[in-house]
Amino acid sequence: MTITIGELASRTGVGIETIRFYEKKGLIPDPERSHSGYRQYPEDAVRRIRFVLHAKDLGFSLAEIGELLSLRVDSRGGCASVKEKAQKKIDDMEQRIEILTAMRARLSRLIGSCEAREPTSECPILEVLENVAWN
Amino acid sequence: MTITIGELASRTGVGIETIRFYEKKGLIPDPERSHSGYRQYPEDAVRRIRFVLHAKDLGFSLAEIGELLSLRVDSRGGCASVKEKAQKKIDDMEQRIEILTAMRARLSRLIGSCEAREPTSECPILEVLENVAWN
DNA sequence: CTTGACTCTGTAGTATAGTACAGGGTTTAC
DNA sequence: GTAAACCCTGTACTATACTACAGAGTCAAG
Repeated sequence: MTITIGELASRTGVGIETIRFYEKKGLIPDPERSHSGYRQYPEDAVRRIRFVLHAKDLGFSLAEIGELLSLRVDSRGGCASVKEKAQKKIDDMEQRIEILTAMRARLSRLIGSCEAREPTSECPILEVLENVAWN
Repeated sequence: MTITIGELASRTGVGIETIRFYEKKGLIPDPERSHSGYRQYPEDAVRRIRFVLHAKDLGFSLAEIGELLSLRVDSRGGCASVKEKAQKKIDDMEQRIEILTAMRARLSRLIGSCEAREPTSECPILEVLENVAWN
């Protein structure tokens, strides 16, 4: 079974134009066409789109997402090159995780200081934020 | 001691124009000026810029970064509202961490299958990627 | 006291990632 | 068999986040 572009759009929550845009960018493969030229997507195109959306949310550019996805098909460099690319992305993701974890810890500490305050005292978050090292 | 905009730019690796742009967007406070109108930054402006760069890297928009930084000063809503904003950001960060962790695990498993292959066999990453659930 | 590096404001241009038509053909439901 | 809802290509417009001048003033070394 195949689905239309409208179906794919509504299942992933993006606009039809966005799907065509991703196609032009090579983020999703050119789908089969019906006799009249309508795009006919396999159902797992939904997962592909969702992967793009997640990665985008995480701060990857469409170009980077293209690289991630191209690991799938780009076998010209052989296994070693594919592995190397994947490792680079993993390193990148690990760094992002580290920074996010540190930021979360700082914000969390902040909220803690808010909860620990005397009912009548000033909000401590504001004070703490003045001195916190945002780097 | 204060530093010039050029100094700040070279210490953070961004362009002078970018700093002025961030100032216009309210991401860094308007600095003091010299008698002739030159911007004079305190040294910890470096940390502020770096915070912006990190957050940007993580996929936060400049508007969101502004919100994060405004926790610092925006005391009009009182402690509860500041706390609520901070909690929302924490939830957001935790979700990002989760997605990143899942993606990393998938890529990692992939590399593992690459290393486990027979020296003469085909690259298994490509095969695995055909079947992996990218969602 | 001049010359080169730096800074100022303001405006215009670029890259990325869409978003919105226009003008036309297609499918489906009545 | 026709109207509503859908799809096609192509182009133009938008928001975000810079980046690059233009034209003018400032500072520091020799």
